[in-house]
Amino acid sequence: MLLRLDFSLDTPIYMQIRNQIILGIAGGSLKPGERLPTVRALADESGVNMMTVNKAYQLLKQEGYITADRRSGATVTDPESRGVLSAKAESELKLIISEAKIAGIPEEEFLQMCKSLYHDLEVRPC
Amino acid sequence: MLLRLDFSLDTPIYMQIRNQIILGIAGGSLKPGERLPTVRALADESGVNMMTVNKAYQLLKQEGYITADRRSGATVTDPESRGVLSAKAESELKLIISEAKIAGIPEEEFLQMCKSLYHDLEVRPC
DNA sequence: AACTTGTATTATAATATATAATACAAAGGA
DNA sequence: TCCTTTGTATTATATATTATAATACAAGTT
Repeated sequence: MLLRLDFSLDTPIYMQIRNQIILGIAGGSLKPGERLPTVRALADESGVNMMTVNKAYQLLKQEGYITADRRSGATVTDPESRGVLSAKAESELKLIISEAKIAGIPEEEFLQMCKSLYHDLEVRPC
Repeated sequence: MLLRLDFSLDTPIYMQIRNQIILGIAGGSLKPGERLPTVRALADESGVNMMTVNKAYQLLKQEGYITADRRSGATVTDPESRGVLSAKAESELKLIISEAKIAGIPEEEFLQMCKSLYHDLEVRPC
């Protein structure tokens, strides 16, 4: 699993790891039931501390994206299709929409942008 | 200006202030050219330090949402309608869409949610 | 028995966040 | 002119967050 970590960003490393795993799940490169790298392996290949990866896994586990225990390692959760966006994500979305509106992006254009992003989630050969 | 600050959140106070001002601008309760409260007044009425408000203003200024100097105070910028979303907002949007997709929210439903949020930005009597 | 797994613990360092007190430069009002 | 107000700067302090490091543990597999 190849992570692109940028230590110069204000986004903490463990959050960047968490985010990219979510992108991976949504894009299909990480499938439900699939085994994630061990915290040690991912830490080594990413050049970060084991506990930093663990912190990302803890967060993903708490949010329901993965399961992790000592016997089976970490695996992508089979989504139960809650069908609702988290309150946190919804308030973040509201803020982004505000920024878009102030930037002068009309509603239709924003929706089109969402459509494109939704489709571009799928993994493409690179 | 009434701010709702939650000190128990992981979002820093200055970021909460910045976010709510952006929501205010998008919603129309803060109009272009309108004067913002002074850093001291907003700090007093919100129960936070002057420099915390100043940090929010600095950020808003840097992002182009407001202008602020020693002579005219802080005022809402007349948007130049860049017409494009910031790179930061776009990557955040991509992440939220990923979360929505994993949660089993179909594309059409997500777009409808965006539509509603877009419209609900406008201030309503309360 | 040896190894791997996520997790826990303890320590340390660096950075971010928030407060506090004070001061400054530039503008406006009395 | 004097006083006030404005955002901003400076310095200090305290706390929280983030990241690393070195060990260790419990539960499973090989």
